[in-house]
Amino acid sequence: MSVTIQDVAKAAGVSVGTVSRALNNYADISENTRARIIRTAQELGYHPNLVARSLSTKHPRSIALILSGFLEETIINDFETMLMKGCYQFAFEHGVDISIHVINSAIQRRKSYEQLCYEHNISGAILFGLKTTDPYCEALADSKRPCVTIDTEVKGPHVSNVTLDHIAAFDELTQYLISQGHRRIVLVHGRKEAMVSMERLAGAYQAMERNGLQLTHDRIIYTNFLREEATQGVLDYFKTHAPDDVTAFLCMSDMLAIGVIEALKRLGRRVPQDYSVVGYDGLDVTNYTDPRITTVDQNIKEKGYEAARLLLDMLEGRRQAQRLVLPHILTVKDSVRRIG
Amino acid sequence: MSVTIQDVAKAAGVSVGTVSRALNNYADISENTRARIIRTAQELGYHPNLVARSLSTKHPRSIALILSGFLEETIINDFETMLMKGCYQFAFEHGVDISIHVINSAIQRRKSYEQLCYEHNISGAILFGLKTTDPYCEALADSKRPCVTIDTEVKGPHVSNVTLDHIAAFDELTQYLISQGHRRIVLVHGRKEAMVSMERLAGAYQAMERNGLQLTHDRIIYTNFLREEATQGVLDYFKTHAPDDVTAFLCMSDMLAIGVIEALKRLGRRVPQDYSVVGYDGLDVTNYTDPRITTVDQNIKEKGYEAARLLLDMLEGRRQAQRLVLPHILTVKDSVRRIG
DNA sequence: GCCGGTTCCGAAAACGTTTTCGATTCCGAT
DNA sequence: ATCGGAATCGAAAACGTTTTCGGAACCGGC
Repeated sequence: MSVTIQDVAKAAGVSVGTVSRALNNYADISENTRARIIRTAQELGYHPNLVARSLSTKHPRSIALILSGFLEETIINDFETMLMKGCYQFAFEHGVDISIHVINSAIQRRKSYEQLCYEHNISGAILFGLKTTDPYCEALADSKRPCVTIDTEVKGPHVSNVTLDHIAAFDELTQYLISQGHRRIVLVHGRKEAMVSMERLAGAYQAMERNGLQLTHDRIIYTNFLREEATQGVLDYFKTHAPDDVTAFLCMSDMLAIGVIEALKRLGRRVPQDYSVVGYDGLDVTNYTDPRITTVDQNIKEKGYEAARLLLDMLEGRRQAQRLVLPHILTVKDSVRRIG
Repeated sequence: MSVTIQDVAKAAGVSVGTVSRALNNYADISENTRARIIRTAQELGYHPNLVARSLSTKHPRSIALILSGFLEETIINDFETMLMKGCYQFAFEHGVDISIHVINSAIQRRKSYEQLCYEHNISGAILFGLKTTDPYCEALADSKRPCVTIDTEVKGPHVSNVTLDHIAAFDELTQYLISQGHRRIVLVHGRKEAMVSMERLAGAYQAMERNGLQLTHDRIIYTNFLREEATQGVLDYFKTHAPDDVTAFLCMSDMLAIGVIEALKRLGRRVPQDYSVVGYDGLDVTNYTDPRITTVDQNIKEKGYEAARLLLDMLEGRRQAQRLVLPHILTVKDSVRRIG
């Protein structure tokens, strides 16, 4: 069907091994034959079968992007896509090939991490969407295979983390609200058990405390990161609280901010004239809402790029496992009004 | 490292071939040994190495999702993600494994379609984002490998298309505007050369003509599907046209509609009170804009699901190559006002 | 002309499967 | 008892690479 390495070998009058070494830049080939082999390979339109290579080689440059929870409905699409873009960007620039694998918690229980890697000849992986309770977290720590987790804290001799300082970022976001004169702040909280929620909560506490404010329990609206819950939560909130009980809503995600704005609109209030709202994530959609939402950009595309770079460096022994903290970006838009 | 088929064979006291046949439901195995082999395989935690299988087998159940233009900035993320979700949904339900490959026009020129498939042992592919001028279009038509294109019309003995009737859909969208009393309609056009644009244009013409209206050239704003161009286009339009020259904007994509609304807001006009706007695609973001945008839902997730189903059916000989037209859904929201 | 050391390349093993082919066993029928 | 054929399984080729090992050829130096 297609042209294999033996076709090239035959055409060039050498053995398959020689062709392989010539094309893979081995040293023990005379420049003469190397050039000839490269030429005939080009003439025949030869490209190596990556599957066969993957099966054979001991040092494959093939890395995997493993997405957990991708199929769940609550998941924001933009994250995965941006991540993919970042990874592929790096992959294109450096000639590595990336495979994508979609899993969930159930699959993790059925098939071990090592098995998954073994099945697909994965030499190193980037993992996204892992919950701290997921089976793979332990597996990563024990594995000899280098890997990079994104936004999930896992420790192990061969596991790196790419993340950003969510505590500092949420602190900064909170501080921004305060600096704009807001004192009565309601926190719209994500899933209680989620690590990402807890970090952001810590950041909020930190900033409030520093400014002599306190975050009382009745000023927190709990959600599961679902937009509708934020809407309902705000509607409920005003049933038991006076309108001027709050001036700003501090949301743990952009989607929650959208939900909050929706509720405020239903109540006939305007943003940011009557209430200020901030989000977190930096989704594209925050540019298209009315008003555009002030948020913290997680810079997820760069996370993907840096994760891929870090993983390749680990695979090729240039870098140790490490925790890589990327900068976040407070993006001021139109959903906050200066008051007081 | 991991447990291979020979480990199972040794443990069960049979040959590797027997293990393979036992696990793959071949007939010529006594139920006795089959049960024993399955049991030991389970005990050892054996999972087949899919790479090796892919290299060896003649009838692989592995299909690929090939995304072209994924890295380009103008691309809407939601499309690819939704498509992936649909494909994976089907894959999970039917135990096939999907690999994702990201390409662009440049890669298409450098590496042939057959080569790409050969490299990754792809037995059948779903292709998205293909332009009619792309090299792969011809390649698909000539290939013996079954494939499914999404929204790109390609004819060939083994190529199916999954699409929706864009002409009818845009006709319906236009008709809806007209039925709401709109007579003076401006069309916000996508990339002129793109097939998708031409189909939508045809639908608009068709509906206008049926209602005794005409779509004059000066009533068309051309863009490259970029939001900013739509904004600028509308701003420019009103420099040379009176405000009441138009009552509705008919946009070829949701992003263009967002751009139009942005322009109208800048001009101090309200939607839908002063002008009506409709989009096309059914992106999630149309639910979060203000107002929510009336649009045609392309139902892209189902496209992915159906494409995967169709491809597997073709691979296993249950269905011929065909053109599959999925239903579209006119989703009426808040961006159109009834007038007249 | 012989020898030690490079330089270059071919032969073949290895990766883990699937699948063909043929060999063995077993059984009932002749 | 012999045979035909079915049932069951083992041996080995095949998939297309990479990589190890060793052998040939060549070289300069003695």
